[in-house]
Amino acid sequence: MPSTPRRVTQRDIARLAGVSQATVSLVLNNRADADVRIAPETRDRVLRTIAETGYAADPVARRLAARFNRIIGVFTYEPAFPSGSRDFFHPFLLGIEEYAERAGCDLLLFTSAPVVDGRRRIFHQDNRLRLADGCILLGQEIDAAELHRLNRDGFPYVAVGRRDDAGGPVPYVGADYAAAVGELVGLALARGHRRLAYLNTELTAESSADRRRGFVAAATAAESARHLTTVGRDAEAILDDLLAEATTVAFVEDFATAVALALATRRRGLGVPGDLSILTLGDPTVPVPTDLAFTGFRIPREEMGRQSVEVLASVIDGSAVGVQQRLLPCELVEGDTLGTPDRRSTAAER
Amino acid sequence: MPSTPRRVTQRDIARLAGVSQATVSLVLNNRADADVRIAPETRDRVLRTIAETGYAADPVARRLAARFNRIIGVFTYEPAFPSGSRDFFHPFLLGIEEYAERAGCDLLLFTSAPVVDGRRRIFHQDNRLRLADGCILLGQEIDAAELHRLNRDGFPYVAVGRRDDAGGPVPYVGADYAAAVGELVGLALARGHRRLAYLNTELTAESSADRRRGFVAAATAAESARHLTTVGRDAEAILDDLLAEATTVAFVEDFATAVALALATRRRGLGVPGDLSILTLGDPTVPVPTDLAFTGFRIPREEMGRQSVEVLASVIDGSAVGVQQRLLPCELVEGDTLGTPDRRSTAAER
DNA sequence: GTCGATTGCTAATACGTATTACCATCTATG
DNA sequence: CATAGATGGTAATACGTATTAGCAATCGAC
Repeated sequence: MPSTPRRVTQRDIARLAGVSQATVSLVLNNRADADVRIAPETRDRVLRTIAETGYAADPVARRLAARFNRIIGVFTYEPAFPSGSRDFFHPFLLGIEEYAERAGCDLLLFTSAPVVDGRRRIFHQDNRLRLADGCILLGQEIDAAELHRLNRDGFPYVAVGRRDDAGGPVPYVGADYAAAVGELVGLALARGHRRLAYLNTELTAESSADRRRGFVAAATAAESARHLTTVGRDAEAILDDLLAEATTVAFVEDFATAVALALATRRRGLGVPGDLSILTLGDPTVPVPTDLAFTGFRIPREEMGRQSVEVLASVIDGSAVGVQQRLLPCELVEGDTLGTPDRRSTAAER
Repeated sequence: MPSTPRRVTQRDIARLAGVSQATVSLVLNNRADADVRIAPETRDRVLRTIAETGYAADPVARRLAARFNRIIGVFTYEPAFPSGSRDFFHPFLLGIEEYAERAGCDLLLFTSAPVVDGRRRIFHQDNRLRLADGCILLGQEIDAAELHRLNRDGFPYVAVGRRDDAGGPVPYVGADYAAAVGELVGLALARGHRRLAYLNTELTAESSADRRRGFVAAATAAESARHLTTVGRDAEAILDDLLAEATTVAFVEDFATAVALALATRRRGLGVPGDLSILTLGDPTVPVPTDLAFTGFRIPREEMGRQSVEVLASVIDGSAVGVQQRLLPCELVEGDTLGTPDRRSTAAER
């Protein structure tokens, strides 16, 4: 046990200033309601004593009494500072920190959450969730059961990324993947592409479903719009599939797959985007080295972080009305991997 | 206000299980002292009720009563997730998170600390320091006055990086810059260098002083060992100085300065390390693009992060005896910028 | 059968703050 | 001068947990 030398409390201040503890509290909170009145001299005396002693309110006791703390919990389903997906998480945290600082909130990172079945759990014996006024959930896949529980308990939270209902609507700040993918499809169609393919990952996450939905909705005008899974298949096999159906543009969910596919295409003596256009659907989740500037879109991660804090704060202080769900637009990135399909037949005949 | 539907408390459990609140607390804390006895059946009954209700202790009340929380505060004198020095801070946080997870601790980031005179302040009206059991201080320059106060208050803390006494010894986990610079000097001397120069920054921080100390101590065998300040001078001027004194190797505190100096040298038709060897003294604090692989050393940042949590934990639980001060060795990095001084005269004559 | 020891639990209290109900005292009013 | 209202403050209590002193019941021993 740390030999804590008994810190200064309101009682001490009260004794020194010759008032009651309640008065100290009232002064500290600047209460000026109709039924709370403090004489200016008394107020000054108390404030002076506070300044002299360097008193600062115990946030724990404050929270226990007032149930509100200006602390925002951040729960990451993967380590917050991983070596691998670091580049993916970082912008979110940056935005979160920025807004938290502006709002005067501290951030509580729930690093103690134990890993069960290969995934962190919010709820466990001894979770310290309630230290925070609310919390932000970060992670590609969020356990629906835990969202249920949060909803049931009425604990304020916001998910970063759109989430399906879980025992009620889920407050979130997400990216509008459907619209972004739709725009990309539009771009491809405008360039003359008619035979499209969408390359799945196995992810069941909403972020994945939204992209597919956007593809399906926008690709109705195409001659052919197929779905292919990339799971368990190497780039060569995928490429074979694409060429067999005379596909001219591939929409690739997973960034690493896009890179592998581009490499495979080149190895075969074909060009990107000359013979095959390849579009990526969001920033890489793990850093993959490549010299290609892919055409695709950028997820507004910093802004998502910022707004998630903003939304959470409004939920906590009760100023939010209704369910808070925001979808932010993604920014299209014009790279070098979307061409025109003209040379396709030539390439296929080789 | 969030319409909190009154969460489950120990009182509720007690009522359901037909025992007193105290008993619930005793069961929860697995107390088995001589003077605390709970019948196995009672214990089971309580535990069953807890499982059924999904009760979890309120960390705030727990902390208020027991003054200990398994929460570690992290105070960064610069934003924890900056765009700029991100690469510098990140490894520390990574190590901190890793060990905190292992130790079952949560991390509280004091993002709310207001900026006064261009620097964040730990102590301010309404600081929430005491929510944590202790805290880790991160930042190149740490305000000595705040260290004083921490020492005076007896609040457990650990600085990342060596610190001078501040009203008492400061617990820290630092990097042994003096030794690392000393080794580099030894390396240079072994290669035949006799005319050395040390390029200062204006930093008054301990990390800077330690490097200089290491240089001075090891450079006694040199023919010439000068200090030059880089503050307010461009690389050209510095280079002039170096060449004028026939310096063959420069020890450069600031990474960006090293890069600039190398560029200036080349621009003048001289080579690195042919005509001038340039050694860097630690990882860049801000990312600077360069194609040069500098010889220097690496700061064990991840390990410093890990050990800082370890030390703090031992201070908090009282198992630490005496003042905790650790200096970790830096790893020498053999790059391409340390040569032999043979060609020096040739170069100077050009 | 009495006395001490042991067992199993509870009542009371502390932690430090916020809030509310209420009590003095003073002032204006008729 | 009685009364109503305004003024300035305090006592009491709640928040949810941990801890400790101590009570009641049972048991063992002689």
